[in-house]
Amino acid sequence: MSNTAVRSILQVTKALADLQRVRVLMLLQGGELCVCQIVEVLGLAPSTVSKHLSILAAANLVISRKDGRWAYYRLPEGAAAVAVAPVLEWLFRSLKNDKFIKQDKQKLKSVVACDPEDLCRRRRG
Amino acid sequence: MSNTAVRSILQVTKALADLQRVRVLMLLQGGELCVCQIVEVLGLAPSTVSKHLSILAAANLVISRKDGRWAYYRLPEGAAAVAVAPVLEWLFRSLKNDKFIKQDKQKLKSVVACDPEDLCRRRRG
DNA sequence: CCTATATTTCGCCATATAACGAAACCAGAA
DNA sequence: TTCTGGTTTCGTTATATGGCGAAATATAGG
Repeated sequence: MSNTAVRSILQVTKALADLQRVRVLMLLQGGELCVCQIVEVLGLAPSTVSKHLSILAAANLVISRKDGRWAYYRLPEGAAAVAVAPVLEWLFRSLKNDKFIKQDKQKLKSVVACDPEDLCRRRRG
Repeated sequence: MSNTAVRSILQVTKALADLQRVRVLMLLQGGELCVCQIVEVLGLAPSTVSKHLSILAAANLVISRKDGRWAYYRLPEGAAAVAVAPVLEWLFRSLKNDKFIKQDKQKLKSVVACDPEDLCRRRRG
Protein backbone atom coordinates (compact mmCIF):
# COMPACT_ATOMS: atom_id res chain seq x y z
CA MET A 1 0.00 0.00 0.00
CA SER A 2 3.02 2.28 0.55
CA ASN A 3 2.85 5.92 1.55
CA THR A 4 -0.17 7.48 -0.05
CA ALA A 5 -1.17 11.01 0.81
CA VAL A 6 -4.38 9.94 2.55
CA ARG A 7 -2.45 7.54 4.70
CA SER A 8 -0.04 10.17 5.99
CA ILE A 9 -2.79 12.75 6.41
CA LEU A 10 -4.78 10.28 8.50
CA GLN A 11 -1.69 9.64 10.58
CA VAL A 12 -1.70 13.37 11.36
CA THR A 13 -5.41 13.68 12.05
CA LYS A 14 -5.43 10.56 14.24
CA ALA A 15 -2.46 11.93 16.16
CA LEU A 16 -4.39 15.16 16.73
CA ALA A 17 -7.55 13.30 17.78
CA ASP A 18 -6.52 12.84 21.39
CA LEU A 19 -6.64 15.28 24.29
CA GLN A 20 -3.29 14.33 25.80
CA ARG A 21 -1.44 14.68 22.51
CA VAL A 22 -3.00 18.07 21.88
CA ARG A 23 -1.89 19.11 25.35
CA VAL A 24 1.67 18.04 24.52
CA LEU A 25 1.73 20.07 21.33
CA MET A 26 0.45 23.14 23.14
CA LEU A 27 3.14 22.73 25.80
CA LEU A 28 5.86 22.47 23.16
CA GLN A 29 4.98 25.94 21.88
CA GLY A 30 7.21 27.22 24.68
CA GLY A 31 10.15 25.27 23.26
CA GLU A 32 11.83 21.89 23.59
CA LEU A 33 10.85 19.76 26.59
CA CYS A 34 12.21 16.67 28.30
CA VAL A 35 9.90 13.63 28.60
CA CYS A 36 9.89 13.80 32.38
CA GLN A 37 8.72 17.42 32.25
CA ILE A 38 5.81 16.46 30.02
CA VAL A 39 5.01 13.54 32.32
CA GLU A 40 4.87 15.92 35.25
CA VAL A 41 2.44 18.33 33.58
CA LEU A 42 0.13 15.71 32.07
CA GLY A 43 0.04 13.59 35.21
CA LEU A 44 0.18 10.31 33.27
CA ALA A 45 2.47 7.28 33.50
CA PRO A 46 5.82 7.70 31.71
CA SER A 47 5.04 4.74 29.46
CA THR A 48 1.78 6.35 28.40
CA VAL A 49 3.43 9.67 27.62
CA SER A 50 6.18 7.92 25.69
CA LYS A 51 3.59 6.22 23.53
CA HIS A 52 1.83 9.51 22.83
CA LEU A 53 5.14 11.10 21.85
CA SER A 54 5.99 8.27 19.48
CA ILE A 55 2.61 8.70 17.78
CA LEU A 56 3.21 12.43 17.40
CA ALA A 57 6.72 11.75 16.06
CA ALA A 58 5.44 9.21 13.54
CA ALA A 59 3.07 11.88 12.23
CA ASN A 60 5.95 14.37 12.02
CA LEU A 61 4.21 16.62 14.50
CA VAL A 62 7.22 16.58 16.84
CA ILE A 63 10.96 16.01 16.52
CA SER A 64 12.87 13.94 19.06
CA ARG A 65 16.43 14.33 20.23
CA LYS A 66 18.44 12.17 22.62
CA ASP A 67 20.93 13.66 25.06
CA GLY A 68 22.38 11.06 27.38
CA ARG A 69 19.64 9.45 29.35
CA TRP A 70 17.22 12.22 28.49
CA ALA A 71 14.96 12.49 25.50
CA TYR A 72 13.79 15.87 24.29
CA TYR A 73 10.89 16.67 22.03
CA ARG A 74 10.18 19.84 20.09
CA LEU A 75 7.88 21.13 17.37
CA PRO A 76 9.15 20.67 13.82
CA GLU A 77 10.78 23.67 12.15
CA GLY A 78 11.82 24.57 8.63
CA ALA A 79 11.45 21.96 5.92
CA ALA A 80 10.24 19.31 8.36
CA ALA A 81 7.33 21.54 9.34
CA VAL A 82 6.02 22.35 5.87
CA ALA A 83 3.48 19.53 5.65
CA VAL A 84 1.96 20.11 9.07
CA ALA A 85 2.52 23.83 9.72
CA PRO A 86 -0.94 24.93 8.56
CA VAL A 87 -2.80 22.49 10.76
CA LEU A 88 -0.59 23.26 13.75
CA GLU A 89 -1.17 26.98 13.28
CA TRP A 90 -4.90 26.34 13.17
CA LEU A 91 -4.64 24.32 16.37
CA PHE A 92 -2.57 26.92 18.20
CA ARG A 93 -4.81 29.78 17.19
CA SER A 94 -7.96 27.87 18.13
CA LEU A 95 -6.66 26.98 21.59
CA LYS A 96 -4.82 30.18 22.36
CA ASN A 97 -7.35 31.20 25.00
CA ASP A 98 -8.47 27.82 26.27
CA LYS A 99 -8.51 27.73 30.04
CA PHE A 100 -7.37 24.11 30.41
CA ILE A 101 -4.43 24.70 28.09
CA LYS A 102 -3.58 27.80 30.08
CA GLN A 103 -3.56 25.73 33.25
CA ASP A 104 -1.09 23.32 31.66
CA LYS A 105 1.20 26.15 30.63
CA GLN A 106 1.00 27.60 34.10
CA LYS A 107 1.97 24.27 35.60
CA LEU A 108 4.76 23.95 33.07
CA LYS A 109 6.28 27.15 34.42
CA SER A 110 6.73 25.64 37.86
CA VAL A 111 8.02 22.43 36.32
CA VAL A 112 10.74 24.01 34.23
CA ALA A 113 11.77 26.09 37.24
CA CYS A 114 13.55 23.07 38.74
CA ASP A 115 15.89 20.98 36.60
CA PRO A 116 14.87 17.58 35.22
CA GLU A 117 16.96 15.55 37.68
CA ASP A 118 15.21 16.95 40.71
CA LEU A 119 11.93 16.51 38.93
CA CYS A 120 12.27 12.83 38.31
CA ARG A 121 13.62 12.32 41.79
CA ARG A 122 10.58 14.04 43.21
CA ARG A 123 8.29 11.84 41.16
CA ARG A 124 9.87 8.72 42.62
CA GLY A 125 9.89 10.08 46.13
CA MET B 1 -17.72 20.97 31.64
CA SER B 2 -19.60 22.87 28.88
CA ASN B 3 -18.14 23.84 25.54
CA THR B 4 -14.50 24.53 26.05
CA ALA B 5 -12.26 25.22 23.06
CA VAL B 6 -10.34 21.95 23.44
CA ARG B 7 -13.56 20.01 23.43
CA SER B 8 -14.77 21.46 20.13
CA ILE B 9 -11.32 21.22 18.55
CA LEU B 10 -11.15 17.55 19.49
CA GLN B 11 -14.57 17.07 17.95
CA VAL B 12 -13.08 18.37 14.71
CA THR B 13 -9.86 16.35 14.84
CA LYS B 14 -11.72 13.16 15.76
CA ALA B 15 -14.10 13.76 12.87
CA LEU B 16 -11.11 14.11 10.55
CA ALA B 17 -9.41 11.00 11.94
CA ASP B 18 -11.31 8.56 9.76
CA LEU B 19 -10.74 7.59 6.15
CA GLN B 20 -14.40 7.49 5.14
CA ARG B 21 -15.14 10.92 6.58
CA VAL B 22 -12.12 12.40 4.82
CA ARG B 23 -13.37 10.83 1.59
CA VAL B 24 -16.76 12.48 2.12
CA LEU B 25 -15.22 15.92 2.65
CA MET B 26 -13.13 15.56 -0.49
CA LEU B 27 -16.22 14.58 -2.47
CA LEU B 28 -18.14 17.60 -1.20
CA GLN B 29 -15.56 19.91 -2.76
CA GLY B 30 -17.52 19.47 -5.98
CA GLY B 31 -20.64 20.84 -4.29
CA GLU B 32 -23.68 19.62 -2.39
CA LEU B 33 -24.42 15.89 -2.51
CA CYS B 34 -27.34 13.65 -1.62
CA VAL B 35 -26.76 10.88 0.94
CA CYS B 36 -27.49 8.17 -1.60
CA GLN B 37 -24.83 9.57 -3.91
CA ILE B 38 -22.24 9.44 -1.14
CA VAL B 39 -23.35 5.91 -0.27
CA GLU B 40 -22.79 4.88 -3.87
CA VAL B 41 -19.24 6.27 -4.04
CA LEU B 42 -18.07 5.04 -0.62
CA GLY B 43 -19.61 1.60 -1.04
CA LEU B 44 -20.81 1.46 2.58
CA ALA B 45 -24.19 0.76 4.14
CA PRO B 46 -26.54 3.79 4.23
CA SER B 47 -26.71 3.62 8.01
CA THR B 48 -22.93 3.77 8.23
CA VAL B 49 -22.71 6.75 5.93
CA SER B 50 -25.48 8.51 7.82
CA LYS B 51 -23.53 8.11 11.04
CA HIS B 52 -20.38 9.51 9.45
CA LEU B 53 -22.32 12.50 8.16
CA SER B 54 -23.80 13.20 11.58
CA ILE B 55 -20.32 13.17 13.09
CA LEU B 56 -19.08 15.62 10.45
CA ALA B 57 -22.13 17.81 11.02
CA ALA B 58 -21.62 17.83 14.80
CA ALA B 59 -18.09 19.10 14.19
CA ASN B 60 -19.43 21.79 11.86
CA LEU B 61 -17.46 20.32 8.98
CA VAL B 62 -20.60 19.91 6.87
CA ILE B 63 -24.04 21.51 6.64
CA SER B 64 -27.17 19.43 6.13
CA ARG B 65 -30.33 20.31 4.29
CA LYS B 66 -33.55 18.34 3.90
CA ASP B 67 -35.57 18.39 0.70
CA GLY B 68 -38.51 16.05 0.80
CA ARG B 69 -37.24 12.52 1.33
CA TRP B 70 -33.72 13.48 0.38
CA ALA B 71 -30.99 14.83 2.63
CA TYR B 72 -28.22 16.93 1.16
CA TYR B 73 -24.85 17.73 2.66
CA ARG B 74 -22.39 20.45 1.71
CA LEU B 75 -19.24 22.11 3.03
CA PRO B 76 -19.79 25.08 5.34
CA GLU B 77 -19.50 28.53 3.85
CA GLY B 78 -19.24 32.07 5.18
CA ALA B 79 -19.49 32.58 8.92
CA ALA B 80 -20.15 28.89 9.61
CA ALA B 81 -16.85 27.99 7.98
CA VAL B 82 -14.60 30.41 9.87
CA ALA B 83 -13.59 28.02 12.64
CA VAL B 84 -12.76 25.08 10.38
CA ALA B 85 -11.74 26.74 7.11
CA PRO B 86 -7.98 26.63 7.78
CA VAL B 87 -7.92 22.94 8.59
CA LEU B 88 -10.16 22.12 5.63
CA GLU B 89 -7.90 24.08 3.31
CA TRP B 90 -4.92 22.18 4.67
CA LEU B 91 -6.74 18.90 4.07
CA PHE B 92 -7.78 19.80 0.54
CA ARG B 93 -4.32 20.99 -0.45
CA SER B 94 -2.65 17.93 1.06
CA LEU B 95 -4.91 15.50 -0.77
CA LYS B 96 -5.25 17.37 -4.04
CA ASN B 97 -3.17 14.79 -5.91
CA ASP B 98 -3.99 11.64 -3.97
CA LYS B 99 -4.80 8.78 -6.30
CA PHE B 100 -7.48 7.18 -4.12
CA ILE B 101 -9.26 10.49 -3.72
CA LYS B 102 -9.04 10.98 -7.46
CA GLN B 103 -10.67 7.59 -7.96
CA ASP B 104 -13.53 8.64 -5.72
CA LYS B 105 -14.03 11.85 -7.65
CA GLN B 106 -13.97 9.92 -10.89
CA LYS B 107 -16.62 7.56 -9.60
CA LEU B 108 -18.65 10.51 -8.38
CA LYS B 109 -18.81 11.82 -11.94
CA SER B 110 -20.60 8.68 -13.12
CA VAL B 111 -22.83 8.77 -10.06
CA VAL B 112 -24.05 12.34 -10.51
CA ALA B 113 -24.61 11.60 -14.19
CA CYS B 114 -27.84 9.75 -13.32
CA ASP B 115 -30.36 11.27 -10.95
CA PRO B 116 -30.71 10.14 -7.33
CA GLU B 117 -33.94 8.19 -7.88
CA ASP B 118 -32.40 5.87 -10.45
CA LEU B 119 -29.38 5.54 -8.23
CA CYS B 120 -31.20 4.31 -5.21
CA ARG B 121 -33.31 2.02 -7.37
CA ARG B 122 -30.15 0.50 -8.84
CA ARG B 123 -28.76 -0.12 -5.35
CA ARG B 124 -31.87 -2.08 -4.40
CA GLY B 125 -32.04 -3.89 -7.72
C1' DC C 1 32.09 -4.44 35.47
C1' DC C 2 28.11 -3.03 38.22
C1' DT C 3 24.53 0.20 39.75
C1' DA C 4 21.25 3.72 39.07
C1' DT C 5 17.90 5.77 36.23
C1' DA C 6 15.39 8.03 32.09
C1' DT C 7 12.96 6.15 28.46
C1' DT C 8 10.80 2.71 25.68
C1' DT C 9 8.59 -1.73 24.71
C1' DC C 10 5.42 -5.33 25.98
C1' DG C 11 1.28 -7.49 27.81
C1' DC C 12 -2.99 -6.80 29.62
C1' DC C 13 -7.54 -4.64 30.49
C1' DA C 14 -11.29 -1.26 29.83
C1' DT C 15 -13.41 1.74 26.82
C1' DA C 16 -14.33 3.82 22.25
C1' DT C 17 -15.38 3.36 17.56
C1' DA C 18 -16.82 1.62 12.93
C1' DA C 19 -19.41 -1.61 10.54
C1' DC C 20 -23.79 -3.99 9.57
C1' DG C 21 -28.86 -5.24 9.57
C1' DA C 22 -33.37 -4.44 11.46
C1' DA C 23 -36.57 -1.36 12.81
C1' DA C 24 -38.18 3.34 13.26
C1' DC C 25 -39.01 7.75 11.17
C1' DC C 26 -40.89 10.84 7.87
C1' DA C 27 -42.26 12.95 3.48
C1' DG C 28 -44.57 12.24 -0.88
C1' DA C 29 -47.77 9.40 -3.80
C1' DA C 30 -51.88 6.71 -4.39
C1' DT D 1 -55.15 6.89 5.39
C1' DT D 2 -52.13 3.56 3.45
C1' DC D 3 -48.11 2.40 0.78
C1' DT D 4 -43.41 3.49 -0.89
C1' DG D 5 -38.88 4.60 -0.18
C1' DG D 6 -34.78 7.71 1.54
C1' DT D 7 -32.76 8.50 5.80
C1' DT D 8 -31.82 7.94 10.57
C1' DT D 9 -31.70 5.45 14.99
C1' DC D 10 -30.86 1.33 17.60
C1' DG D 11 -28.63 -2.93 18.95
C1' DT D 12 -24.87 -5.96 18.20
C1' DT D 13 -20.23 -7.34 17.08
C1' DA D 14 -15.35 -6.89 15.92
C1' DT D 15 -11.53 -4.09 16.06
C1' DA D 16 -8.80 -0.02 17.61
C1' DT D 17 -7.13 2.79 21.17
C1' DG D 18 -5.59 4.62 25.71
C1' DG D 19 -4.26 3.57 30.19
C1' DC D 20 -1.14 1.15 33.54
C1' DG D 21 2.69 -1.75 35.51
C1' DA D 22 6.50 -4.82 34.63
C1' DA D 23 10.29 -5.82 32.05
C1' DA D 24 13.70 -4.44 28.61
C1' DT D 25 16.88 -0.90 26.80
C1' DA D 26 20.43 2.33 27.04
C1' DT D 27 23.47 5.57 29.17
C1' DA D 28 26.02 8.06 32.94
C1' DG D 29 28.77 7.36 36.98
C1' DG D 30 31.30 4.67 40.57
